Amino acid sequence: MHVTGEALARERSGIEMTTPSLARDSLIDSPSLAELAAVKISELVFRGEIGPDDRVVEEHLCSRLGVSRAPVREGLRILEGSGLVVRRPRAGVRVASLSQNDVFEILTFREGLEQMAVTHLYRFTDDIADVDATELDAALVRLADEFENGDDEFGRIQASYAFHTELVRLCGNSRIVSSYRQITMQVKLCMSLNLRRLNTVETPSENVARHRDLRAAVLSGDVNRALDAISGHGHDTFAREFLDTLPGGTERSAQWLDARD
Amino acid sequence: MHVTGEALARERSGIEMTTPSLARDSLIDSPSLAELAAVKISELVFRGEIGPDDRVVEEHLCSRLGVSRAPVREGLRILEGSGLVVRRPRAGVRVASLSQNDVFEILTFREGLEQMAVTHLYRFTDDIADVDATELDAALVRLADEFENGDDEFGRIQASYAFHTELVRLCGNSRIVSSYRQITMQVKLCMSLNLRRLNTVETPSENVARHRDLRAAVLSGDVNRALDAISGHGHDTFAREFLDTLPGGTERSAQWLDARD
DNA sequence: TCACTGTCGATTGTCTACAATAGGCTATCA
DNA sequence: TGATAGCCTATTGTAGACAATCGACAGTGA
Repeated sequence: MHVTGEALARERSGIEMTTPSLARDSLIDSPSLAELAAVKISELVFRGEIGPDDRVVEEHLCSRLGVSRAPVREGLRILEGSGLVVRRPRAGVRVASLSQNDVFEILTFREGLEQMAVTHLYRFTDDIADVDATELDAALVRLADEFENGDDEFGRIQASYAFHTELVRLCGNSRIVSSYRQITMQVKLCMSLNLRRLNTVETPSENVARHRDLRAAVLSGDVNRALDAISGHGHDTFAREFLDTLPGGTERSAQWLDARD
Repeated sequence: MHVTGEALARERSGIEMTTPSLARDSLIDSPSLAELAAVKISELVFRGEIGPDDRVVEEHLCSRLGVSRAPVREGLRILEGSGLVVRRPRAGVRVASLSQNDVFEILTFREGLEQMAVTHLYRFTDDIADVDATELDAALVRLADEFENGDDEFGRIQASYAFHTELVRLCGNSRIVSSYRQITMQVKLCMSLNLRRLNTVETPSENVARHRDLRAAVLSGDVNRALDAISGHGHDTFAREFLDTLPGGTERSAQWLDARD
């Protein structure tokens, strides 16, 4: 290890990755600083410390994370791949901007991916009862715990997305899962604008119940019930008023908004 | 510009990007060496000069491309994002390996994305006749030209994928398009194993006709006809014998293979 | 007042150098 | 002969330095 790179490097020993899937294969592959930087930067975004369309200056991140520019740049490349940040050659990196149309794209794509996952699950599974839902149930338990006992808004969001990721993972197609994980980054970006509003929409126990219902529907054996549950699931999460505050609506996004009144 | 970095740098003036979409917004934003490196490396893979599971050594690429390691590393990060290469920390980068199950995942995901795009197109379009198919038709013309006049196998593949990308772009959701472009990289990787076999499966004019039919079905106004056309489209492209040569079949992939006999 | 042009600081792009690691090879021992 | 430990080399990870570029600002002219 080098003399510098302390801040992040110190964490390498006992990390809890925000993306738990990374370490799933090999027992010990501590990530490179670049990957750690990517996680840290994404957390800055999700926590709202850096907002949509904000300029991200590499050196600022360096001093903040305690590493040199090389890993920071690579970390930004990683985040670029999932669309969390956008780079314009020689003009730097910005957090992705979120117009109303962007949110529309993100949420509909996410819904589409979940439905695709369920479709594949049913298409390639003889008997739904054989599906191993261990991880999904574990995620549901963690989610319930987080919502009922914890009070960290950020932790709740993470638990919620962990559950949805496990849901998608049921389909067994790792490419679908990767793609879902990427778009999830962007969903979290949307949420970062909307953290406080979450609690006003529904109570914690309502939220847990909603996820429990989703699990039941997906594993019910009835594809259409599963698909409907997915398309219904997201509707309350984003209050209409929030979306209306965003600029950059298009004909399509307006139409989509109207449809859910 | 630096003294070194000649090889790639020289190209920056008159580039034809393999991914034409990149330069779509700003008139002149010449890509960085990292992005050029990513394109070049991916071409090495698609042309079969580097095959699945091959180790990719950064310095070898440096001497080959005439740049230093920094842009090469960033280029590899970009490719990593689309799953073309896989990195194990401190153990280097490899081209993604292709088991039978991988090909199964890739092709079903691709099919799913195309269907999702069409579903969205129909869901958010009042009258299909209003859809602007200019780019799609242009891609079809280029495809026909490539197949009827050209004889560069690589060029044909590119034209074919350009057409499919335009097809997906009709849905108007840039996130879906990005995701599709990523998985296309992996489809091309599959094709790189199979370049010669393509011509044995169908004649050039058959291929063009098949794409023309696909266009017609997608714009027919009948969603189900469009979806069926998509799921039927890929079937002949990969001959069963090829897939059987691959190791790493799973129950699912076998079932999937059997279904298309 | 407005448009244009040149300059300057901040920032990105790239290169080189060095430290740390992985994986193969040899020597040693049983 | 076979397994194991230890070195050695090739390669990756990271840092730091420099060149090129962008964007803001002030100055110039109309």
